[in-house]
Amino acid sequence: MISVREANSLVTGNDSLPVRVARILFRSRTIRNLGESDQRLVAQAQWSCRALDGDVTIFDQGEDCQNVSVLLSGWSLRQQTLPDGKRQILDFVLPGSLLGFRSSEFCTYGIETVTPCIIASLPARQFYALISRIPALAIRVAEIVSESEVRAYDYVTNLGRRSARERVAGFIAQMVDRTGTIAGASGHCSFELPITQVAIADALGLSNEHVCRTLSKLTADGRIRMQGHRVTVLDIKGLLSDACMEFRVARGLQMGSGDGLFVAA
Amino acid sequence: MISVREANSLVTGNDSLPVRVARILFRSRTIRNLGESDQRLVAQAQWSCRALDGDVTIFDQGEDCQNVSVLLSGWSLRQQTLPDGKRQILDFVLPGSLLGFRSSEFCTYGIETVTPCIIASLPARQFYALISRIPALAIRVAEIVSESEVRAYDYVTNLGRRSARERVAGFIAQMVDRTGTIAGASGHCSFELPITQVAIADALGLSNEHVCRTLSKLTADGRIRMQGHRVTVLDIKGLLSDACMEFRVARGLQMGSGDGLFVAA
DNA sequence: CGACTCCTTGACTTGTCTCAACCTAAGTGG
DNA sequence: CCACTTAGGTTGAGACAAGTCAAGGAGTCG
Repeated sequence: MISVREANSLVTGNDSLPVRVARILFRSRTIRNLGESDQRLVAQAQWSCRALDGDVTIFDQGEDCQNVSVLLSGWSLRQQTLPDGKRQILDFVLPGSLLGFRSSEFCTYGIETVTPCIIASLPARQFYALISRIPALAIRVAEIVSESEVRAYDYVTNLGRRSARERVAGFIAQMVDRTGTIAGASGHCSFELPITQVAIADALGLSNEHVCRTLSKLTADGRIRMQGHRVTVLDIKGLLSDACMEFRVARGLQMGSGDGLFVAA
Repeated sequence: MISVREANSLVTGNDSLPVRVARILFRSRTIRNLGESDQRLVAQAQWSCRALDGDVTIFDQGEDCQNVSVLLSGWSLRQQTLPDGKRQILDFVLPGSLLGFRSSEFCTYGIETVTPCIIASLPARQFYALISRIPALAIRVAEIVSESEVRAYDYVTNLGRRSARERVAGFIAQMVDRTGTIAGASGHCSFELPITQVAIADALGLSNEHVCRTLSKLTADGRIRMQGHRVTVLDIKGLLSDACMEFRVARGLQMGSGDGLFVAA
């Protein structure tokens, strides 16, 4: 898992697009796992780079997505919509994740941008050709998918067995981690959460009214402070305790990136 | 995705263990993607085969699992337990799935057998060495993980946005599909569901009492019949409609295996 | 035979949803 | 520049789905 902060440091600079893609896929400034001939292979691939606005559909639920893409910057989300119109957000996709890699012909979920995004894409067939010539890359793909899988399992537990307060508190704690937010001297930390409360509700399987009420309560209890889309965490321990997640920190388990707050804790 | 029925047909016979493992990983009777030298590589790996009883822990939540295993027969499950004792079943693992492949050091969920199982294992390091020498295998691993990821996303939507009746009906419909159950001339189909109602409840994020009530209602409404662990589906269309899933069949989307009921429908 | 697990049913409680009203801030267009 | 619209957020009251607690039944095992 890679945090937004770390991902940003990997895609900046003057390197060519393929090199930046390879860097972020390997989560490494040096592409240390990649030999020279492999680097040439990645560089020769016909990556196309697109800058997308926020709130744009990358591909629709049920569509046969023809491209495999790497998210270089920005936030996107995976979502499913039911016939009766209810929406469930499955995951927020942060830089370094793959979009459109799948084993079946159709994709059962759709992907939309949240903020403006930059993605690098390759036709699926070329992507397969590329990773089948670079085993280390194929393995990284499996690992990246596995990261999403693990996070999806965590969501299942959240939705199946946790109360609204636990879910909201846990969501904020996870976002602290995934964004790579670092606590200041005061122990507080703050980050941009570029989504609406409706989106939080759709991610946590709650109604937007209930999310609002729960956030108000967390604020009243001195756990967080919200100003617009800026979230300040005042009491991370209390938040983790609310989320029923202390055990993860205590046992040294990763919550997400493993380079954020929780490894240090 | 591979159904239980199909998986069974791939692991039977007199072939050596590595060949059976390769077959089931490639979902192919002929290992058509695998050249001869690659077959030799798979065969040379030190696969160890274990027969496990039902209700046995394969590895615990939080443990650093040292082996990557392939489930050859039987049912297992992934689960998480919260500090307060609540349990969530994340997925039922059916033959052909990987156990223990992951990108992080610790595994955030545990795996237990449900029925007696046969698994073939390789130390993680050797597994990595193997797939890094056989790109086609590395890609299949990524695809298998992706299958679990997609199913996990479906569970997220189930738990987040569907009612108890929708979840239970959808669960049964999915199991028809995943087991590879085929409808008889009457349109009915029946299969063994080797789990308790408590397990269904823990998988669907419900209380066992509520699962019981819901199953009773589905029975009263003529959708299903249950005798012990044998489930007979009397009205699959009604069941899919209850599950709010007709759209998948209508649009030709896979529910699971893609070789079960729903592709034919 | 008891002891156990699993299932079933009933009565009551509660967490969350739904509906509805209202507020605020940020456009938008005349 | 101001009225209007719109999207997002807030708060309250009532409804209901699902949980909890409790008790009993059915089957199985030693």
